[in-house]
Amino acid sequence: MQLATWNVNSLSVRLPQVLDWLQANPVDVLALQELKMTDDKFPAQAIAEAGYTAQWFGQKTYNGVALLSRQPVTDVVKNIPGFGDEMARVVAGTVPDGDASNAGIRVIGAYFPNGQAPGTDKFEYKMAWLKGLRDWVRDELKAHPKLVLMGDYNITFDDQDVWDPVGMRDQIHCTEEERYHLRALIALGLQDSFRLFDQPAKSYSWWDYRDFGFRRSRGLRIDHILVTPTVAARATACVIDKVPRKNERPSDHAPVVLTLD
DNA sequence: ATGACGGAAGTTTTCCGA
Repeated sequence: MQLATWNVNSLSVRLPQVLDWLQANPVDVLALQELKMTDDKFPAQAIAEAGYTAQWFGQKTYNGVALLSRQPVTDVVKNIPGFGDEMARVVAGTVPDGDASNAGIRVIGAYFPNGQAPGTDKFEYKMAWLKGLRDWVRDELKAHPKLVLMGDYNITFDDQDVWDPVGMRDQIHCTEEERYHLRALIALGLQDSFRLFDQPAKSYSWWDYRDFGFRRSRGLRIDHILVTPTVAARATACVIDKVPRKNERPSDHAPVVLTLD
């Protein structure tokens, strides 16, 4: 079983790349972020022809998330229950699992707020959103021992995830306030599946379009797959796939792929 | 210090992302 997450920065623009990627990487589940389209524009037919069911939750211009799955998912939730949100940022569903437990894997795909800069309204919204997410995930964990929380977190764990930790100290994606919320998710009983394995130095999932960020390995690791211990015990690999970042007109993010036994 | 690049809206320039 393989699960992946990818911020595509406009599904309209990136659809051909997503379809190519799925052909080369026939994962079981793919969470997409930044669809940047209303629901009526979602390319459900092309995705069905590629062999995937889909749940999507979009809006005009910004945000928007989807969950693609080879097997239909159940118990779909869009956005954080009880947290009033103007923006389409979360889609969750339960994926059938082949193990002996007979329970599915609860998968939450999320596009965390960017936050712009500390001290701004957008940063305050990010903080409130992170608290809302955590309260909800705490409840989800009670019901689902097998849970995967993946997406574009817009937060780095530590200096290892940052190409220029000195220059970016206390900057957005690297502040102590944001990292506190990330650690609070870990404290609920989740693990960063990427760090379960030895990884290359300068492992990033996003590179700025400007200034040859990708070519110069100037990036951030802000796309994460957090998993419960039951899932972690089955993990055999977690990798960032830089191949699509080398496409013409790439997304600024690369997919992250988790493989389970 | 600023803006670089890329996408959307939509029309000429602005907002936003990270």
